[in-house]
Amino acid sequence: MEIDSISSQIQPVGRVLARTGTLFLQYLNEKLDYLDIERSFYALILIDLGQTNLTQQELACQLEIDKVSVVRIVDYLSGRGYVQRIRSSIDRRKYCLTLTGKAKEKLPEIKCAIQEANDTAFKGLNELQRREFISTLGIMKNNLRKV
Amino acid sequence: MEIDSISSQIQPVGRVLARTGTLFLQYLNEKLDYLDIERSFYALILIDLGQTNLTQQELACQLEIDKVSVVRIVDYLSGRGYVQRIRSSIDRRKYCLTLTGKAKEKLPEIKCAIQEANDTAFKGLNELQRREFISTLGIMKNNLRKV
DNA sequence: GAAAATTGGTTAACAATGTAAACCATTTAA
DNA sequence: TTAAATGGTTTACATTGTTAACCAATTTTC
Repeated sequence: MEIDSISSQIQPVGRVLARTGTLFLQYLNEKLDYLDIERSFYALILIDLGQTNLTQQELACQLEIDKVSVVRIVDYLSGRGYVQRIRSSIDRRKYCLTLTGKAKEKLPEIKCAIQEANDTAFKGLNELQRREFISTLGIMKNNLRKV
Repeated sequence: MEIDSISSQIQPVGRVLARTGTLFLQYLNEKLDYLDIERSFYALILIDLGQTNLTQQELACQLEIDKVSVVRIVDYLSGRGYVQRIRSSIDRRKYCLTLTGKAKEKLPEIKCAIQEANDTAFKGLNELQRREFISTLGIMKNNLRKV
């Protein structure tokens, strides 16, 4: 195991983080395979939390992606009948994003799948270890945030 | 902070992992901005560790990516004079990947930059916390590995 | 109140990356 | 010696990030 331990000292943590994140998302996607959407699940949850008052700009901010990607996500979700763009009456440049009935129906299963995926990821770790991990991850994210 | 704590309970860990990993890699890339390559740094390290005996297939395995992506990486690195493909005399289907003098020159700086990026990411955390984190991350990766 | 600047959203274009399939040359197995 | 497997390449397509240009609506400034 010498070679492995040598390389692991040099290995950028970022690679392992990104890889583990990808594995997680693949796992979640497989769990939700039977749905007619296969991504942007978390966007649905944020839109739901937004109480029909979330704009694309705000969604971009919460997802930490740029507005072009949000256009794509909303196109995707509305194209499959999960989300509607509703013009704001106050500021007619904005859209208030709204879940359809179909989306609201599926939402509990989606949340449940996310919860299960989290549990799978954390299997074998106690509550303290989970908390520590999440906390450390948050610190790291902050450390790396651009100045 | 109620809303944030609600959403953080539901938020898939995978998203945060992937995002933090990306932030890390961006940070590293900026650090090495002055080089004439802007990615695949870790591949260089693995090729170096391979002692001119690593094939593309093995590199794929170590990087956990498929062989098509490795072709692209080796094309990229050899196109800029960092790596050479040398036919194996034993099995003439294989290439033994070899670093050029130029790559060997730059390697110490690259390793150093990775070390610094790791340190930045872990800033404010003590040795125990770092070890715990890496260990937990490894467990999670294993939990999510396909069956 | 009109021109200028800003904002929310869209579109187009390009690069990077993952994935799958077909392919060639070489090596191994039957 | 044919058949199967392996290492690598190419092509093609989808997703994602990034940048720039653009339109319409709103706000600022004079």
